[in-house]
Amino acid sequence: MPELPEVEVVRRGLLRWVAHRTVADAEVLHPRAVRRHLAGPDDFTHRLRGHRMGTPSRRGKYLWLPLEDTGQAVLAHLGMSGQLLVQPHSAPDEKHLRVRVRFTDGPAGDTELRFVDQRTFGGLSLHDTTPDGLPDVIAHIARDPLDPLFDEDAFHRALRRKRTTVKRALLDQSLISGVGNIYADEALWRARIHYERPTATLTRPRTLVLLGHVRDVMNAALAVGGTSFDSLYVNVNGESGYFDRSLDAYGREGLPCRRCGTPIRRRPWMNRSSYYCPRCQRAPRAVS
DNA sequence: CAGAGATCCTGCAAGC
DNA sequence: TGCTTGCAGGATCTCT
Repeated sequence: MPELPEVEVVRRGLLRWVAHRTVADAEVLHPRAVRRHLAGPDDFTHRLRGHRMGTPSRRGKYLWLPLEDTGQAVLAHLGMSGQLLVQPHSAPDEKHLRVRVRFTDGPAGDTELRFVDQRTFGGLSLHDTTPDGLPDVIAHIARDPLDPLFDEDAFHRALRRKRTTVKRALLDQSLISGVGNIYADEALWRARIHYERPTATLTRPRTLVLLGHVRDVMNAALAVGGTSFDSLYVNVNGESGYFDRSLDAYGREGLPCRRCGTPIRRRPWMNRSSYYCPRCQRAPRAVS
């Protein structure tokens, strides 16, 4: 499940293999993959044709490739199971191939870009960019914690203002972007904070410590090329990450906490799961 | 208006 | 064996 580190690995792959190449042709094999491009698949492919890709950028889990001389950018979100693969033309189509982009030239002239997505939560679309280069439809996405301009004070003030719980806040992309279910559980475990702690109870030092752990766990994942829990995720060249081997909480139900040995618990939460150590991460009040 | 919950989608695994 | 059910979950929509 791609979160910020995985998306960043993909961005670096695009920088190496796709940036500065000119689109010869694009092909949409499943309309749902471009559903956020409201003008439809034909408009999507038509607008790509003949334009050169610029340098890829990322905010949180979104990444985009500027289309030179158009004022627009190709926006990508991998959703749950999306992959951007650079493949030789000769490679057989993947089972869940949704979009193919061919190029006229470039450093890897015998390759094409493929968007592959089993569960079709992800997709590609074209959008106007704001003066700072951001696609207009993601203006509401907050900066991510690896962004040098991320505002820690503003984040903490927002937490104090909210009447919600800390994990919900970590997953709220308008407060802090790039954090998904896996790294939220990992950062909370490292910070010894229960996922249902009300955000209004966090002191400023506690918020800063939590942010530090969010960054640490993301940087650790980045260092090994992203994580892959269910093998659906691979990076832009098809390599899996290895970070899943060093997860401390997520997916470890019943296994001993690496700090205190208490079995890790899994609790249903927002149609998904939260993993935590019941001893290290004490519940606030009546929550079990 | 903020916050909580439902929903989309597919493949795999578990259980009967 | 073959069916049903549950689970994975980011972003968006709907409801309270």
